[in-house]
Amino acid sequence: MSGLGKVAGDQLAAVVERIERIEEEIRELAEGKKEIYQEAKGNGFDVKILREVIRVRKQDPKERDEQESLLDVYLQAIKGSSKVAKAA
Amino acid sequence: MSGLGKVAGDQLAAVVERIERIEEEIRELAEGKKEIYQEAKGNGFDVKILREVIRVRKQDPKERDEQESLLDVYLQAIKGSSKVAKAA
Amino acid sequence: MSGLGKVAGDQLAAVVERIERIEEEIRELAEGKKEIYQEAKGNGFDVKILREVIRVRKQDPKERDEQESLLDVYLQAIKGSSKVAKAA
Amino acid sequence: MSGLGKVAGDQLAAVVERIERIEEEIRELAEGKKEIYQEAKGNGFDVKILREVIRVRKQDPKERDEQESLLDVYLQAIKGSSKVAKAA
DNA sequence: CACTGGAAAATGCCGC
DNA sequence: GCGGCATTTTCCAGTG
Repeated sequence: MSGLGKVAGDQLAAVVERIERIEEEIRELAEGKKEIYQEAKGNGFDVKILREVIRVRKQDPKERDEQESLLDVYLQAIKGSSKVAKAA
Repeated sequence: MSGLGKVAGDQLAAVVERIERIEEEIRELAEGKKEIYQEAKGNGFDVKILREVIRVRKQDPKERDEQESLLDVYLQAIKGSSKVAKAA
Repeated sequence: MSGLGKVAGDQLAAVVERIERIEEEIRELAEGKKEIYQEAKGNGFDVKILREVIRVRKQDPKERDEQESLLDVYLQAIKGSSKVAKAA
Repeated sequence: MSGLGKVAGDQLAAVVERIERIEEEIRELAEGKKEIYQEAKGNGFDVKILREVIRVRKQDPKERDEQESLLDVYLQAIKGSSKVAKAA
């Protein structure tokens, strides 16, 4: 070992260890999540839609509505562009 | 019949619940991780570099195995192509 | 240089080069795309929704409707689960 | 007035068009890339390893800069923490 | 408060 | 046709 103070080195090692430990736990949970999806798939559910269900439930309904509305506005705007001016 | 049957519906609800539970746990762990970084920062460590340390350590094992000199990889890539190469 | 036949080696080099060239071009185009999004943002458009517009237009309407329907079915099924049996 | 005005609508349409155009080009290039791999495969190269070659070459420059020995990184990570370390 | 960079999710592709 | 792998895309937190 060359230039680290012992205390600082120990501190660094501890920090790194704690973080890697947590990341490992996260990895395991993510693994479990994947398994649940696979299991659901095996039971006939559509995984893609299932993910969307989770996503939708995550954002509150209000926000959700706003986004959908804006999406509609955009889609409409494109349809109407350079065709009809369409009474605003 | 429209929609899912009662049983399937319950099954679906269970799946969703389990996934959301896991995601909550992951969120908590991620939160903990952030705190560790902040704490380390408070102790004078450079968070950015700290992240780099973690990242490098993560890649380290992989690379050692897969990069045992670029030449080896090339040699492998060529294996079996000597005959064909002439045909080119 | 040690063990590659000249011809095979040249062939390999050519392949690698061509691929890297293409990947470079892709990178540049992706870069351009990002810029367009930024420009749009500067003009007051909501980038997130804009991305969704692109996504929606990519999938044909029929498929799109099916997915939305299924999503509704799932969401309904969860709402109803372990509450009312609801005439199937 | 509901929705976007005509001008904004046209602007939006233009943006969408440009993006879709670029994505199309990217698709074509990606297609070409795939073909090169297939062609190489036909010439006796192992595609999987070929991909690895590309990947390794991509990471190579990065690593050389960022991993000029883990020790350097650690040393940097510690910079300025010697005082604090005592306090721990 | 925009920007960059990094984590997480989603999609697509390949081999079995 | 499915599962795993790799790539791409999306999202979010930190930083200036």
